[in-house]
Amino acid sequence: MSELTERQRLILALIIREYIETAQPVGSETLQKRYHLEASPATIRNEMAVLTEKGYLRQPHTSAGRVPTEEGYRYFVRQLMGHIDLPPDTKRTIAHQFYQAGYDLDRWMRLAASVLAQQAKAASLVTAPHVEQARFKHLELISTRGRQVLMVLVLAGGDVRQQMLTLAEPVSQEQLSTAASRLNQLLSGLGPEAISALNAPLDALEQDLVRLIVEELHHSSQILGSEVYRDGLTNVLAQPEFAESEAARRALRILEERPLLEDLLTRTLETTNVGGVQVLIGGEGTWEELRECSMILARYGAPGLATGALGVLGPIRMAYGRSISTVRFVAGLLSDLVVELHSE
Amino acid sequence: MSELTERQRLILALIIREYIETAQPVGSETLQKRYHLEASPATIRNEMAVLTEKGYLRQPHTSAGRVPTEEGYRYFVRQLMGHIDLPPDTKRTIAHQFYQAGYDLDRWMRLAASVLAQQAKAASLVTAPHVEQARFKHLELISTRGRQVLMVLVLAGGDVRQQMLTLAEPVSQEQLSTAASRLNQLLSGLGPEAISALNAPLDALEQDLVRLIVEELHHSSQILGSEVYRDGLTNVLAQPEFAESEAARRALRILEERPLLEDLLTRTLETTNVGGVQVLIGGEGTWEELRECSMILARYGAPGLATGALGVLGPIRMAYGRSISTVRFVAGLLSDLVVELHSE
DNA sequence: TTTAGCACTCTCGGCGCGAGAGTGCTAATT
DNA sequence: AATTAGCACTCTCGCGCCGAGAGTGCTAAA
Repeated sequence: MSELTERQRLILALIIREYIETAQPVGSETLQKRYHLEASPATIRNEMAVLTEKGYLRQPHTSAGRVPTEEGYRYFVRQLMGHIDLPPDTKRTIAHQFYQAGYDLDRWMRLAASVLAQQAKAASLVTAPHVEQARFKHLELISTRGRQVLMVLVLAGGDVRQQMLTLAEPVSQEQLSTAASRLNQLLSGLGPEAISALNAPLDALEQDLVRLIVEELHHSSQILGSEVYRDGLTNVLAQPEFAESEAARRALRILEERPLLEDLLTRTLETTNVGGVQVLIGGEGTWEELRECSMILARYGAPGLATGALGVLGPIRMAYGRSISTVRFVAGLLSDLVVELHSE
Repeated sequence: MSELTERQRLILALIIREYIETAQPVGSETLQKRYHLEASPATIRNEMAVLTEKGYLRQPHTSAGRVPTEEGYRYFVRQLMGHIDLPPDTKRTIAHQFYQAGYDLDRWMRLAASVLAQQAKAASLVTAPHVEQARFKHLELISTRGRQVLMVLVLAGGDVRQQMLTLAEPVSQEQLSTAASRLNQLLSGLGPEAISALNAPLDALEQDLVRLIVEELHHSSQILGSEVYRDGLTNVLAQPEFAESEAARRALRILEERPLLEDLLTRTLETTNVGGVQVLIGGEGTWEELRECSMILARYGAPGLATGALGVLGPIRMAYGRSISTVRFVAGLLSDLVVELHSE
């Protein structure tokens, strides 16, 4: 398959740009007028025919304008778009918002989801960072009533897990504190495997606790073990392609159903390293559920420490340039935060 | 305005029941056939005319069947529906699911949202319980790096708040532990006011910490300070009244926009005590945004300790019976949990 | 008070039609 | 050889029309 000429590339880019904006099939005359092209409508038509031939455009019906195919969008994203960056002042505004949120992870996550949704005018999702190798940092045991004990577990990176547990028999706060401080010394900095392998004399209470801790550490290493933040769901509904609710349902189901989302994220992002951005256009033949949607996904965080995922979901006719640059930028900010939180 | 006759009440109830099921205007003949009524269609028509006169029914157009008005739904909910309870085995199934979740608040909340959404076939929301008078229970300070310190604050009731803070100058873990244990003794069981009023010699570090703690306690006393759980958003889209996306957007915006939701919850529930259920039908003239929706809201928790809100959002044509009983039942379960967590 | 009968009203789906937009092809032009 | 003007052709979309069907309100009889 021969390459496209410069003019064909230009026309393809303009059609996509126009279509993304108007959601209407683009005709040769419109294009020429709107962008003051040198060539005449007839020439443009010829080029359009070529692009249609090559599979980058299609006609909704015989006598309508052209619409990009998924292949067309892919070509656009990969070859035509170039590396778009957000305008510096937009970046500054966003960064400022984040820095105002201090070190509150929850606020960062919410803010990230909100920024993504607003900038991309799409639905967004952000998963809290999860440690790849969860490591013990600190344990606290607080007696509440009789055999009920609140266990607060701090992981390396500042992640805090709490759990209420019921002991076999009542234990005084004093005993709890002793056990906690012993385990704090013993387990400091260790991962689940190291803890399991540990060979130290433990009493029954401590053994129980160690078992729970290992469990919790394992759980924390899963990608969706932690929370998922969403925003901008109604943005999706504003898109004309989701005007009838059935299409909209299918789209939003993707974000609502945890197992589906989990599968999607793990399979898409396992080959992506931090900083990389994945663009899924129309399900790519693999994901039946998002046949009418596109997703832009990225990993953030620090490899080996903690990583998370974030992205946006919108119609295939999505403002890829702006969305991709926003996703990349926000991923960068969150990565910085993660590094910050883990460095010591 | 005179009361309705028994037959009129029956007909109104049946029309509402039928309309809730089919979403179609109900005609006199259909009604008579479907429910094997004694009276003839003509009689039923006469009764319908009366009900229309009184404002409980209306006709979409001159020659269509009848549709309940909002007033009709209100009458139904207040006077006709009676006290419906979930079937015992449904209750058992639900309760079982909850008890399997142990004492993990997050799982309870998620589960509650999921159960509400599924049972009511509507969108649901659940706010985490917030303490009305947040009381200090335990403080932990963990040094991470230089001047960065992780503060873990446990409130009465087992609520855990964490916050990263940056000190003016580096402080050793030892000093931190000392400060923490001092404050733990000093502040145990106190609320924000009591802490502020406290008159004790404190060093600079301790003063800073106390200020943060008071701030955090205040924050925790706000209704939406804690997290909001949602589920079943796509259920709303499945309803025929939200077939065009514009209506659906308006509906889902209510759940997405925090300030709006906050306003709605506080104003609706401030007069509602725990156990009570509020039914908002079509915005009740006050809430422009949910003119096309109904909400069923309830408070749960233990007054004076911690309370939260939960509810469902659906079209005005909502299965009120089932929804209300589900909301009530789930609220009861969550109340039990809160009491459990707070008793000591 | 209830009911059968009946004329009337209004929606809804299908159909035809004309306007409009856009195409592909051909032949002329550069 | 590439470009372009001209033109016939195609297809959608909105509009109005019409007949079927459902449901009503009224009247008069039971």
